[in-house]
Amino acid sequence: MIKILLAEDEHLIRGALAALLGLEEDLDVTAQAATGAEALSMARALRPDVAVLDLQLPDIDGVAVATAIHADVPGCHTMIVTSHGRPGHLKRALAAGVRGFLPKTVSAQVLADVVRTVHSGGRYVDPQLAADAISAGDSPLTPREADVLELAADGAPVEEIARRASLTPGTVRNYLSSAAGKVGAANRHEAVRIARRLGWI
Amino acid sequence: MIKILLAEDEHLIRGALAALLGLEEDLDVTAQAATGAEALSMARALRPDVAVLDLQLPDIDGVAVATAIHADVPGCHTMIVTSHGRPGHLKRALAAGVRGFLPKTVSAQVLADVVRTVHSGGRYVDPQLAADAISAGDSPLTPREADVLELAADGAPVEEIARRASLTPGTVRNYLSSAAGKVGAANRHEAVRIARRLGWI
DNA sequence: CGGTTCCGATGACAAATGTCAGCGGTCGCG
DNA sequence: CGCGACCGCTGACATTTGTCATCGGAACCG
Repeated sequence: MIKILLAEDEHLIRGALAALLGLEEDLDVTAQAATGAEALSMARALRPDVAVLDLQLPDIDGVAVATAIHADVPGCHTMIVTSHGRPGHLKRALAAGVRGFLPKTVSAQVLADVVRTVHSGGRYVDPQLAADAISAGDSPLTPREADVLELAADGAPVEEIARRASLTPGTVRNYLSSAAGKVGAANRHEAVRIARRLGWI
Repeated sequence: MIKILLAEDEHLIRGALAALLGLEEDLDVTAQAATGAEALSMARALRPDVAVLDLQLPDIDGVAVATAIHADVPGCHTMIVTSHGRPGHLKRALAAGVRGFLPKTVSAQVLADVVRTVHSGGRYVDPQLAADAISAGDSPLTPREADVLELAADGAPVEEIARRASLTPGTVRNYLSSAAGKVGAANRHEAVRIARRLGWI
């Protein structure tokens, strides 16, 4: 019997997934969490075999939860399920030691199979997402550029970004200009959208 | 036995919800659709009692599907389930004759109960969403302002918006300025974010 | 009919933004 | 060490933007 921890913030979806996984003979949904913190404490307490994590949880990022679980709960493998498969997220997840990465568009059968694969030490990445990740390439942004671009994400004026980043407005403009150039955008707002779509910020 | 049509683009979620609703004695998931067009043709062919529609489907908006179903399939009530409960969407849905509106954060029990409520002619709107909708108020934007703001959503420069809206750049700037003023934003990009959050565009 | 609102436009001015060149500093690497 | 990459800053310039006043036409309503 494979013990599963399921973390997903939407109650309806969580319950439905649990019911569905529970139908499998060899799977047992031992714990359900609605937040990253909850998932972490449950993992520590119950030591599941596999943690199925939503990428976007209310408090902590699913990848961060996975990292913490790997550190605290040896023997517990992790996998990520998500609605929005951005290439950058997949790379971050794999770098964090996540063993499975699936979009929510797969069938229940695939989900169950991947849980088994991951449990037995294998890996599985959705082919479509893998292709996207490869074609998207690595982020060309320097860490600071990504920072500043992220601060620009909510449409704030340069001056506010500068304050929040503790930088000169001129420097901020330079970073934004450079970032926009790298991602092929005409202005920072378009750059934000592109970088978002590729999971670079 | 209540015949249900379930429309939801994510296979995993759709399957899970179907399984979960199927567990109820008096509910029967007669049809499952992944797109709006599919949902519509299935509704016409199978005449379900209740259509449970995701708000965001790949092709058509869930509310538009509901409108079409009301026109073509008398006796079929509709309800919307969504991840992102924007106040404006709720209003649009109610105006279209949708009888139930739920976020995906509710429990399975609530979902099943609402299906029954809607089937028997009642209405149900999630209290939290209702409160948000009331506090958000109506959109202050004129139709044209909303149009132009929507075209500005992907960060395009004014000139391109003007081309796409067949307007003078000056006129576009006036609309954007006015719209930004109405929603309390410092610039159009922030305005886009605010209007998005409230479901006004 | 007059008032109001929306649409679309123009012109002008101020402010924000994008772009470029260049400077000095740190750090890692061959 | 020298080289290159990144960080942070400055100054100057062109472009884009936001803002405001103002105009005319269309539609609607009391």
